[in-house]
Amino acid sequence: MNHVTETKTAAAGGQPGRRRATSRVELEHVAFGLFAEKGFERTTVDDIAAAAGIGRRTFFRYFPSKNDIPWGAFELELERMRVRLKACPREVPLMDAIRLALVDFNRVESAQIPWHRRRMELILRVPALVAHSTLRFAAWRAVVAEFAAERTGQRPDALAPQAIAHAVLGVAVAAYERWLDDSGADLGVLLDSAVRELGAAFADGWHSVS
Amino acid sequence: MNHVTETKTAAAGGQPGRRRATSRVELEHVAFGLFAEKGFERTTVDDIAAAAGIGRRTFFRYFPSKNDIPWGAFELELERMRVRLKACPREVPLMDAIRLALVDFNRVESAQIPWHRRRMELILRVPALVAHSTLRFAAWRAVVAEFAAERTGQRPDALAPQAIAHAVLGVAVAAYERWLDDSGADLGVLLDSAVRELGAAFADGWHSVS
DNA sequence: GTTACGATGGCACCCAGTGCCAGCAAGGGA
DNA sequence: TCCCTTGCTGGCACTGGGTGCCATCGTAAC
Repeated sequence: MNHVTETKTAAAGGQPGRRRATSRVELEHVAFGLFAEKGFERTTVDDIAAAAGIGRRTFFRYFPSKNDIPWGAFELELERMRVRLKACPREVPLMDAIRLALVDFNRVESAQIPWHRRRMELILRVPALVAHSTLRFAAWRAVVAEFAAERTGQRPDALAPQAIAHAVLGVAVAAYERWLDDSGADLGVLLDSAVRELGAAFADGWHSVS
Repeated sequence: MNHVTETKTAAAGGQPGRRRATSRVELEHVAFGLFAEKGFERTTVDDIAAAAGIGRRTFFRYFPSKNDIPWGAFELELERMRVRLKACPREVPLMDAIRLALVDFNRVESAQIPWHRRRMELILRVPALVAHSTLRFAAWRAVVAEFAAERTGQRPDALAPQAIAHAVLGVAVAAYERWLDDSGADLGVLLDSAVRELGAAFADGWHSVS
């Protein structure tokens, strides 16, 4: 669920054809500006293309849909999550491993926090993007399910791995929502607490955690 | 997440104006027929309207969007879930109460199972509907969060209730997905197991449940 | 140059969803 | 019987996302 700016394509590689007119990151910036100005829904793809000085048709060669703009290089980020999970020693219990990886994966440099906030505000507050997020998060769940499967000796599509993956994603989204509500909150703490609180809820009638 | 056919509007009440030309249920049936025939995406709203003998414009007075067709009277069903949770004695631990209510809420008469399968297959397998489901499920989560909030003495939008609600929804979806994969499976058992498995995962390193 | 390659962007089209509004089908008077 | 009110219908025009097609442009290599 964390994002960073993607690696810029080499300014002038030795490729034959015409050079790209812009980049994902640049379009992302242009678009975010417009979204801040008049909101996501009231910004059309034409607006974005015009502001970026490209054709509407070209826009769709950089992003498969308007809904994908806030996602940056999420697919690449995912690899970090996978690596982070794999790096966790087997002695660490499953849910602890996932919790730690989750917190780690969502660590953002403090300079990047405002940007990350705007990004996640879009993804988790604009209805069209909330809906779309489900499709993008599926890949994230797959990573968690794969890890849980490996740990429990089941197939990734078995019930337990899937249940765990779905649940952890849900918990993470809950934490993010609280984070967005609370301008001073620490995302890492919220994510950690959210997972712990769920565990505590299972543990018995109810003990609030920390 | 369960659905039943909604109560038909009185055939001919004493109302003044023109009578309704059709009903949600009827449109739902017509639409499901077309979906089965050529798939959700390749069925246009025009197709459905034509098949039902109404105007395209009229269709949108029965359903706010094409994506809402498979949802039947979900909003009303929700009330059942709320009542079911409230009926649970306070001695029953929180997560047990939720688990029991979840299973109960999703109990379907055996005659209705094939229909329910088709419905959920659409909702959980067609990308556009998977995305849309997030928006509809929000209301379901709110019911669970409200219950968890009441039980834990927190506000419904606090971290723990939200985390629990998100997690339970996730787990339920995981169970449904398994159910759809497995034509002979029992939905109730899967839902029950899914919640238990998650609890077990938290309980420690890993003990498979039953 | 010329050629090969890859990006661009215009155009036409499909489809979901919406505002507007004329018109239709009932019931209830007068 | 004639009207009036009420409420549903559905055509029309329009917006906006997304796609297929294709001519054109810019660049590197030969």
